[in-house]
Amino acid sequence: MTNYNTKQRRTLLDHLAEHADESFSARGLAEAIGDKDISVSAVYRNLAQLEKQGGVRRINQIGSREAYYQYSNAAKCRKHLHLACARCGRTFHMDVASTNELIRAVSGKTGFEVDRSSTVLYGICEKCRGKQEE
Amino acid sequence: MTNYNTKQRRTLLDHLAEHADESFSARGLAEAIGDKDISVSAVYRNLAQLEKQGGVRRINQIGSREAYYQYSNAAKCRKHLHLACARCGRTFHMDVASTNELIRAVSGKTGFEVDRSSTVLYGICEKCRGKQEE
DNA sequence: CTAGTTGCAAAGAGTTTGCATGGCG
DNA sequence: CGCCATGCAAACTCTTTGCAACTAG
Repeated sequence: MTNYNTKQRRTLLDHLAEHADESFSARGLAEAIGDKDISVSAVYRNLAQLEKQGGVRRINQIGSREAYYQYSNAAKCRKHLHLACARCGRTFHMDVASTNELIRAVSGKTGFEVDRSSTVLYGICEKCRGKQEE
Repeated sequence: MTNYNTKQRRTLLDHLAEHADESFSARGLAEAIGDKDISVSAVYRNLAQLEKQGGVRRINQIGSREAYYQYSNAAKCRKHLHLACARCGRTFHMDVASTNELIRAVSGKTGFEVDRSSTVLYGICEKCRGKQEE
């Protein structure tokens, strides 16, 4: 289980890294990369591996029942929360200071210890908020 | 589309209301109620209806790929965030004041408008925190 | 009586897995 | 060369849907 560096894995990671602010479904990734260059099952298997190692983060895109994945800088992303825009699908990183403050506030008021890695705040990002209301 | 009051729907809602602090999968509900008293498809159809009307809230239980549903007091639960304990599965209601404060804080720092209904904070609740570490 | 509801079974969508083949190290 | 990874298709799981029978209002 040593993680061979195959062409498919390289291509997959490259694509994720080049679009680090977007999230993709497994099928979406296969299509974006080219179905002929990687099979859907290889995508799934690689994503599962990468998730374990912290190379990608899984996001429950609301309103869709497939899982979405986004590039993650394992070490860097462990310390802060993420914000997912329901309109444009982008994910943002909350800065560490604000994250700590938020978690401390919640913990103080409710005794509940929010987990940084599994929690995602859903809403509308600044850019999308400016554009239109609905 | 006027919502008939059938035996199945009554039983379903009763069960949800009686376990208002727990969340269930569709299959779990059918089993808990008794497969002979309600079919899985009736559970799904009722849950879909109830969700639209705000009678239940859908939760993405982490680590499971099926949807979980929990009783919700439509009017009451629209104004605050929810906290889901990853250990005991219970969901808690953050009070409205704290919710507003949190949302205001996030909005101020990042320009991101957190949505109360689709956001759930995951973590460990006070009770479970006291019991054991892992 | 009429329209919403139910159960069942079949269809769908998303994800996982078995197996033979292929490629990294 | 050995072992992990790949592709394909079949298997699975969760959810939705079509349809005939049923029931609340």
